[in-house]
Amino acid sequence: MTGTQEARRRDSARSREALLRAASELFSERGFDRTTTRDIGRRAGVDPALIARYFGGKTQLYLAAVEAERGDAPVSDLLAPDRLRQVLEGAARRGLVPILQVGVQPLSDPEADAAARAALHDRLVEPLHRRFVAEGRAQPRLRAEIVVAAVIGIVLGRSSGAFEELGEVASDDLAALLQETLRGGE
Amino acid sequence: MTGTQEARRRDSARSREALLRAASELFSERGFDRTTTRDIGRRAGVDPALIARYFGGKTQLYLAAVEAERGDAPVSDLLAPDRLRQVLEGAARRGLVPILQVGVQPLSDPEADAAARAALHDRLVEPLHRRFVAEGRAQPRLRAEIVVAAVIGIVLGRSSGAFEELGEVASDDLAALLQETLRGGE
DNA sequence: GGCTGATGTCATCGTACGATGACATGTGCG
DNA sequence: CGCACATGTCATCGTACGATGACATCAGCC
Repeated sequence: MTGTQEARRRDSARSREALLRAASELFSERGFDRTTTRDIGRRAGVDPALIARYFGGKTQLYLAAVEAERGDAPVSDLLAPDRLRQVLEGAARRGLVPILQVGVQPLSDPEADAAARAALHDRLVEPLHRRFVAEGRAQPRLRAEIVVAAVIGIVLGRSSGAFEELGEVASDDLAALLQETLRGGE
Repeated sequence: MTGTQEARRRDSARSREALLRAASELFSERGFDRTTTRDIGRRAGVDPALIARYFGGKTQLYLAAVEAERGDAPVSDLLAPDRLRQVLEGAARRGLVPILQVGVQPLSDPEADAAARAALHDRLVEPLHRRFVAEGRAQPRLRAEIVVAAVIGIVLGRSSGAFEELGEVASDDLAALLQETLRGGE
């Protein structure tokens, strides 16, 4: 090694991270299918061929992106005090959106689809399910899935451009309004 | 003409309708991008080249499908007594789902995207908006968009296969539960 | 019955994509 | 320095797609 982390002209770790970041962003913005490896390479400032070298392929890069997201976010359920606002705010944040997208349409790649489903379940459905069970509500799993699906609709709707006001409203205001609208879930 | 509507061995109207029906189904099941003209032709039992002849191309076929749906369904808002159940039940029905999909991600084709957005607005958002205005609620448009986006999440979530119970529950039960969950919108 | 347009079939084009491998260049070590 | 490997670049392959046009076949009219 050359000492520590000085910017080398050739740095595989740097390239890998740039690809992972660009991929997370693009998967968020356009979904798995519409994101091309050439796009990822362009945004990362890295040759797309390196995707194959460092990850194995587009699918494995997607898996790495989902896995990365899986690691760092909190696991409180969606109806916890500040969690809703947090999710809305962080929607732009890379990582979460690709997981949400699978709630609305299966991915074309079976492996990527399975990973995204698992993440959706672990990260969003299950925590809420546990809350409903603890509260002794009827049909806790179904209720949890309903809330998650609804929130997915909202989050993706915000960035779809299909709604006039939903895309513009501040996350805080929306979170408050949503808490109110979903109060049947409490 | 040969008299009236006897099934001729060659019948352009018949082929046209078969293509339109198959297209509506496939656009519902897989969305615009993942539906190929070859798939449409195969399901319709018609050569895909006829899509170009009768509609102009895949995009125009999509527009025709959206337009067809636009004509025949009722325009009551989503919170009207039986409307929610009706939408859930009719989700499998060809036509509506393609309109819902645009609420969650823009279509790759600009023309198709604009048409779907307009239909989404006219068919779902605007009626609900009118209701909220009549009820004198604050932020009527935003509230309408929230409810529509949430319902889109539910409907698409049901067919995504990503949720265990949401995909299985009967439309009536789900409609009832949803009315309850969304009661903040009333 | 033969002609003309409508309808259907087929081969093919151009493009975009993910993947791959050959090759070039930099980097660190002996 | 010079070798060996790590890293980066580039050309190209195979596949899938939407579109197009040439060709074949059928229907109705004179």
